[in-house]
Amino acid sequence: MDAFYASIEQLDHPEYKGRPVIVGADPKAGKGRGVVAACSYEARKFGIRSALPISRAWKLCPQGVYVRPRMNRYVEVSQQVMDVFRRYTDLVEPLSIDEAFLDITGSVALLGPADEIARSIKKAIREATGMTASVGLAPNKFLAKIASDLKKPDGLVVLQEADVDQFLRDLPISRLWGVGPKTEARLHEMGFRTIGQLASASRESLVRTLGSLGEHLYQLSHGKDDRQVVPDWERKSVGTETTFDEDTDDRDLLLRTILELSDHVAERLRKDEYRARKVTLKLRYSNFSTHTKQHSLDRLIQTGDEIAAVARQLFSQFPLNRKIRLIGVSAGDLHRGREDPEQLTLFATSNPKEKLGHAVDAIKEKFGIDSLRRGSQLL
DNA sequence: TCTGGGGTCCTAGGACCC
DNA sequence: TCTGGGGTCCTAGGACCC
Repeated sequence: MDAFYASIEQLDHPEYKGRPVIVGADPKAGKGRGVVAACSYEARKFGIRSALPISRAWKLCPQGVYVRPRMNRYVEVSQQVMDVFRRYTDLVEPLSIDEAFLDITGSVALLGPADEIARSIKKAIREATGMTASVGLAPNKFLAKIASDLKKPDGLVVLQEADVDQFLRDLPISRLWGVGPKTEARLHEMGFRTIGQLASASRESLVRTLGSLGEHLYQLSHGKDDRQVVPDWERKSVGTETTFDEDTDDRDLLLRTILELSDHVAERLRKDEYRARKVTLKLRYSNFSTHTKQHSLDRLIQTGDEIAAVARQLFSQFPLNRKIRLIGVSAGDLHRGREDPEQLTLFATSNPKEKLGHAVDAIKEKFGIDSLRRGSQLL
């Protein structure tokens, strides 16, 4: 989808159409913390981009429309789009909230040539949501992804097998999946700036210097990618984190925040019937150095109290000699209730705190998320 | 200039077991 | 007095993606 969050805001607020819309943190007149989550094409003319600090965005375009993300709404539209995709093939692999891979190999016999299917999908998305999408049609995932990015917005790029080498030759190596700022710098030092240049390197030399990443990049630079489109995969972790408005070393505030975050993680675990065996606590100090500590348990947990107990224990092992900018709690090594034989005994013992958790969820569902709150959150 | 929040995957060292 | 090789699990950090 094109400028997904910003497009939804323009759709829901017609008065925003044609204006620079910036979705992200509160700019607070240039003092805000956080970054741009998404921005409209009008905003991009001012040099605004995703992940730009919101304070920079404010300097570049103070007259812009600044809005907080409304994730619930974006998820709703995302569902509509994914539903459209599933009318064309069962093999839909969501890559993020606003993009997916579709394997339409088997759809051609039923629905006609691939490029006609692509056009039909774009039209169906526009009818279902009122928004535009960009499509890349290619022999594999990597090429389709690059092709889809090439002519945004409202683009359709069809890449035939025979044209792959020419298509890739002059693209910068940063287009390769797995090449971020660090790897790009290393590759530049090695003398590679374009995908074509990388493709002329020997496989052995790339593997020697970059390990398994080298093998991966060797394949991609030759347009090869045999990864399948996988419609359902198992989630590995659930986490949440928050950056404070001001760095803090207030232990009470930090401990209260740990409990809040733990409750939030627990709520999301319960929603999908997950239990976790690992808890990770993350701290970012005022100098932006980031550290994690994790603990694996010999049992599965699900409630906010259980998660918070482990997180507090981990917190006590951190030095508090600097102020803290960010704190995060995450649950990992997830097990889905029914699939795990151990769960039978857990259900049988029916942990009263788990029951309490479900009751809290039900009350919040019925009366709103602010209807029930821990006493410590009232401070 | 100041750097969010949600994730995945990879690497490397150490403990531990046989 | 000096200690192999194979394997698993755990932890911490880092790169990357959207």
